[in-house]
Amino acid sequence: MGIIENKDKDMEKQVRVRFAPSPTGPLHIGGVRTALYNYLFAKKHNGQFILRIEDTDQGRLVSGAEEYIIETFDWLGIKFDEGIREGGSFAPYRQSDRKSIYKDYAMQLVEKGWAYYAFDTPEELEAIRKTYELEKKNFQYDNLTRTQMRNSISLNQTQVKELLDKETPYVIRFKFPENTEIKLHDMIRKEVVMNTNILDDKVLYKSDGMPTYHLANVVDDHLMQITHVIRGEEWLPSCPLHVMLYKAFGWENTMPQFAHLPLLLKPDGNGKLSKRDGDRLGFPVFPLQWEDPKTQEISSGYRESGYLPKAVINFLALLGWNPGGEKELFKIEELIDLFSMERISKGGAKFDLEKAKWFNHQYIQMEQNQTLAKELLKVLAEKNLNFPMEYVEKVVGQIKERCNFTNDFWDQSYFFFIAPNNYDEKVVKKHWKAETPTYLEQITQLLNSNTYSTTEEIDHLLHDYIKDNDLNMGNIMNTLRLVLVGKSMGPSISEIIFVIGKEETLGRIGNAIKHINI
RNA sequence: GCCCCGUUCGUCUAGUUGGCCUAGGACGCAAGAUUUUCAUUCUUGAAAUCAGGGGUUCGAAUCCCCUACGGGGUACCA
Repeated sequence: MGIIENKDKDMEKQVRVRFAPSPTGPLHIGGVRTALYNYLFAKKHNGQFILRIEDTDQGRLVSGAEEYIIETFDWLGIKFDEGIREGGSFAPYRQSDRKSIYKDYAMQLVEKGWAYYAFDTPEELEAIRKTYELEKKNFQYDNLTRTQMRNSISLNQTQVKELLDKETPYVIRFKFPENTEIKLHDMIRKEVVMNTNILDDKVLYKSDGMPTYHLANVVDDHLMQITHVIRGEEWLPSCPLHVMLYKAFGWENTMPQFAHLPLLLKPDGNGKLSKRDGDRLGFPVFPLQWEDPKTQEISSGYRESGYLPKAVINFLALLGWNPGGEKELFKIEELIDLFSMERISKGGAKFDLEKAKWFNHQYIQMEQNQTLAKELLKVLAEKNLNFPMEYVEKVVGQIKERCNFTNDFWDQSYFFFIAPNNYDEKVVKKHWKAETPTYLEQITQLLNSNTYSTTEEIDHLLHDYIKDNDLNMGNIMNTLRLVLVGKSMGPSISEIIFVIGKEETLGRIGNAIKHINI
């Protein structure tokens, strides 16, 4: 029994990692995390972070998916050093544009005896799988079965040549050696051993002239001088094949290090986080909103839901990795500085909406009012409301502490922009008394006959009025709030009065007296 | 079925060389305080016999074995 393993290599060479999504739909948030870890690792080691598009399955391409990927990282502020847009010395970075290079590599393997032609049609394979299933067995195209199939191992040279000459469709399969232990060193899981007997002869090169992921990925990683392959755990079972491929090509000495990340799981129940979970449980599974080009079905996105990119990055970074210690809020520079593969957890992590909310809340508090105001300005524009930046900034400063998302801004601040058009009945019932209009008129006079230039002055004015007339503080203040806001919410009354101005305040008081009847 | 990878409060996790762990933090939850409202904030609290069972050891969440459970893979998909 032979033993093949990937050895530890020195970390001296320039670190180059790649994020290699397949443009088959919107990028999943788990994919974003994979990209983030790649990015953090690359930057930590002053290396390069590369975007490579793996579009070898032409049948599953979804239009707009590639643009979606680019837009996602633009939004997050994560930059690629090389990629389909950035270019680079290893271009092209889209596998369909590299189509011509793969066949030679596949042929190399055939010539060296590491791979073979297989002429079995998909229908034939399906039929044989069904037969096996009837006997409750699992068909595997491997060293035991390949001699019974139609391929360049079972057929003689003349037959093969004939089939090839007739342009019979074929695939190229990897020829796994018999009963060989493949040891692979994973940076997160340490040693993983698999025997080739349970591995099947994977297709490397498809009948449509495209390579499969396995071939393309290894060839490109080699050609692009990738030093570390950081990807999801779903790739772990096929990693032995990749290791064998490096060996077969004679690239063992430059084989990258592997790191397989734990998966992101559903918050409830089990299984990995899927597209459906998001809308079912009320949180986005995608970074950006996505409209399916075929079904027009819309899936919500973090951006559209009012998450801040920095918060998403921080939250995602900690979902499966932890620097130790008790700090939880990290700037991207700190994440880069602290990041280490050894501190990535092995078990899958469940997505926690509440924690995500908390992170976003924290980031909203830390963010500049001017930046946040831009978000609110967008909403105002949609409603045809024109307010100067300085005003909106002031408003945001007042309400941001009660917002988890930028999408909460309007609901928490509308009364700074428009007068209430209805009054919460419960509040009316509780606080509006027969004598209320009288008090409100007195307050009108109070504000009219005084000048003020700070919130505190308004505070004093109101408090003194209440004290001097021996009135109930709660009642007066809540009534005033009802009049100005329409319901029981918002920042302090004096603050609202100060920001909207005397004229508007008096107008709203007058309005309420006119419209609220008991 | 077979193969691989996992398993510390409800959730994310600290715990990395076995003793400072009567297992720490955060989110969430509960109670209280602050407050003119809604929030925020603050304080306190409940919450994991470290999946279970065997070992090894003076001593194990930490090492070994078994079992259970969870996840992933098993395509001419990535």
